[in-house]
Amino acid sequence: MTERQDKILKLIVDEYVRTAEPIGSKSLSKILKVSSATIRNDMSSLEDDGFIEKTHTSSGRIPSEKGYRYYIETVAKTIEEDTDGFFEFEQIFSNKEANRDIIIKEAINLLSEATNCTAISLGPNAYNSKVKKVQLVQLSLTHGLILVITNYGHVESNEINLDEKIDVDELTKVIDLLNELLRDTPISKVSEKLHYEIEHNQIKELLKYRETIVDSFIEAFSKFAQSRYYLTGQANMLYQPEFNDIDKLREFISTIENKEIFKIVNSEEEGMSVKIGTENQITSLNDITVISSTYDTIDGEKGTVSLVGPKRMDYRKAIPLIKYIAKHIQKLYEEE
Amino acid sequence: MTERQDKILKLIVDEYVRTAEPIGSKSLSKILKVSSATIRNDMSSLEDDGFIEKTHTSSGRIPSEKGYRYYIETVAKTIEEDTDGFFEFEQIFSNKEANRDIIIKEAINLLSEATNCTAISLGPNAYNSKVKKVQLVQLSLTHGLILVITNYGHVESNEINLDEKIDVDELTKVIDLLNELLRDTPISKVSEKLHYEIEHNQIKELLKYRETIVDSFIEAFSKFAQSRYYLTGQANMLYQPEFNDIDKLREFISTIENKEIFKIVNSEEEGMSVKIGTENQITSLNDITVISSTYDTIDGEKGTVSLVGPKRMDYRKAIPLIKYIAKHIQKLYEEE
DNA sequence: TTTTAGCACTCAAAACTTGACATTGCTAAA
DNA sequence: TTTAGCAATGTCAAGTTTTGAGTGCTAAAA
Repeated sequence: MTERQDKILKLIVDEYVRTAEPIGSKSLSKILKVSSATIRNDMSSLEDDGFIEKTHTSSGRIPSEKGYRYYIETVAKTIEEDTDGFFEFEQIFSNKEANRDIIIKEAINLLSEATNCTAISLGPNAYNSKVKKVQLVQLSLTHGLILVITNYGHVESNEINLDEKIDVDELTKVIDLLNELLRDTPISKVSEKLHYEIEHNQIKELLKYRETIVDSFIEAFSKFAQSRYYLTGQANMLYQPEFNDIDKLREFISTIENKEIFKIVNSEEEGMSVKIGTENQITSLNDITVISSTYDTIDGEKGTVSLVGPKRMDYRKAIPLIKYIAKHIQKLYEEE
Repeated sequence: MTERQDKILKLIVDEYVRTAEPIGSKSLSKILKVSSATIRNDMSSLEDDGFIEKTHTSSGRIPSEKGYRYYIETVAKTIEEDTDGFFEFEQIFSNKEANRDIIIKEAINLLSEATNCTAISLGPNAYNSKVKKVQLVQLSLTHGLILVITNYGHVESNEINLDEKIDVDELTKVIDLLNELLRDTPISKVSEKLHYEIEHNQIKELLKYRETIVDSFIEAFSKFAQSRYYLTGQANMLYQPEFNDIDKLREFISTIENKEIFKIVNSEEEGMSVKIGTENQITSLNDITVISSTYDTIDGEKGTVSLVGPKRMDYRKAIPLIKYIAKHIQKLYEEE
C-alpha cells in the first residue's frame, strides 16, 4: 500500500464515521490536492485489496471490515492515551466519597453519551472474593434470612423457611461453625469445601442435622456467580442511521434483552479487544462493533467495560476512552 | 346504541385486535347475516358517536379510544376471572419452594410472553417495612459495611470508610444502640426518629461522636426508597405492526430507558387501571395502552403489575390475567 | 320503518416511469 | 504516473398509473 493509499483509506474512514455517507473521489481530491481520477485509481486498488467497498456500482466507497481493522491497528490503537478530552471522566473518578458501583455507573453513562453507543459494565464477579462472614437473621418464627458477605462488601441473601420452630442456641452453633469453616475461603471453593467437611470431619453431625440451612447457604453462594452488569445508552444509539432499518433495530433490542450480547462481552480475552461485524460470532451482531476491555481486581476477579455500536463508530475516541475507564476502574479496586 | 351496533363494535374490536387491519362492512356482513349496506349504516352511526374511525375516507373502520373504552367496560372488565387458560400461571404460583422475587419474575415473564407486550413489576417498596436489624461488618482496618435488614428479608448495604482505626468495642455499643432504637421502626420513620433521638436524648453523645456511621446508615435506609422493578418483553412487543414506524419504536425505547414509563405505572390509583392512548399524560405513550393493577402487602406496602402495549391489545386476555397475577402476588405476601 | 342491491366515488398502496445527480471505469493525452 | 474527459451505472425523489378494497347514497324491497 502506497503512502497515498494509506492516507486515502484513513480519510475514508474518518469521513464516513463523520457523515455516514459513502465517500467519493471528488471530495478527497480537494483534500489531497491530486485529481479525482488519481484518487479513483488508488481507490480501485484499495478495493481490490479489500479495504473498501461500494454500496452499489456507481457509489462512493465505504470502509470494509478489513479497512476498519487496518485503521484501528494503525491509528486508533497507537494513540497515546491522551486524557485531554476526558475532563468529565477525571471528575467522576476523582470523587473519593462515592462508592465504587456508583462511580462505575456514572462512567458508563458518560461513556455511552460521549460515543452514542450502548455501554456495558460487567462484573467484577465475586467468584474469587473471599467470605468475610456468614449469618442468619431470624425474621419470624418460621422464617429466616441467610446472609453472606465478602471481603469487598458484596452481600447476597437468601430466605429460608424453617418447618420447626428455630432453636436459637443450636442455630448459633451452626453459624459459628460455618463462619469458622468458611472465613477467607474464595466463593469459588465454598461448595467444595462444605461438602468435604460434611463428609470427612466430625462437623458432619451438626451440619447434617440442619441440611436445609446448609442448602440455603449454598444457594446464597451461588448467587455470587450471577453476573452483575449495568447497561445503558440503547436509546442514543438507535438514532444512528445504521438503525433506520427497522428489522436491524428489532434484532438488536432482542439481542440485548435476551442477554446474548453478554456472550460476546464476557469473552475470555484479556485486555483490549475490538470485534468488528462478522468478527462477532453472533449473527445478530454482524453489523455491530463491540469493544471490550477487561480489568482485574487484586484478588483475581475480572471485570469488563464494553461499548457496543455500529461498525461506523468513532474508534479514535472510543478506544482510548475505554482503555482509560478500565484502567481507572481497576484503580478503584486497588485502593483498599 | 342498538343491540346490533353494540355487536358490530365488539366485532370490530375483536377482529382488529386479531388482524391489525381496518375492518370493512363486507367481512362483518358474513358474520352477522345482514347485508353489508346495513352494517355500513350502523357503522356510520357508530362513527358519528365516536366509537370507531376511518384511517382514510374509503377505508374500513378501527376502534377509537372511546370504542376501546366501551369495549373494556362492557366486555373485558366484566369477564368473570376465569382461570381456565392460566394453567402455567397456576404452576408458577403454586411453587412453595421458590422465593417471592423469583415467582414474580417468572409470572412477569410469562405475562409478557402470553400477551406480546412489555410487562413490568414494580415494588413493593420497602418503605413501610420494619427494621429487623442493623449491623456493621468490618471488612478491613479502614473499611466497614453497613447492613440494614427488614422484616421481609430485604437487605440494603452501604460501604463506609473510617478514617481512624475502628474501635470494635465502641462500635458494638453504637450498633447495639441503633438496634434498640430502630427495631420495628418502619423505614419511612427511621430518619425522623434518628434525628429526634440525637437531638433530645442522652444517646446524643454516643451517636454524635460517630457521625459518619449514622450518616452512612441513613444513606443505607434511603436505598430502600429506590424503586425495585423488573421489566421484560420489549423485544416481543416491538414486532407488533404498530411499531413498524421506526420513530415510534425509538421513542418507545427511550421512554423505557429513561424510566418515564414508571411515571405512569407508578400512579397513585388503587386497584385496576387501564389507560388508553391519550389517557396517558405522557406524549410518547399516546399510542400505547398501559394496564396496571396494584396489590398490597400486610404492612401497607403497595406493589404494581403492569402491561404496556399497543392500544390494539387483547384486553379480553390481558385484563383478567393482570387481575389474577396481582391477586396472587398479594397472596405471596400474606403467607408469612 | 328497516333492510337491501346497486353504483359511483375515494383513497392507499404497489408498480412503474422519469429525470437529476453523483460517482465510477476507461481511454487517451500530458 | 497523473490527468482530463466522457460514457455508463445505479440511487433517489417525484410523478403517474393501476388496482382493489371500501365507502356513501339512492331507490326499491321487505
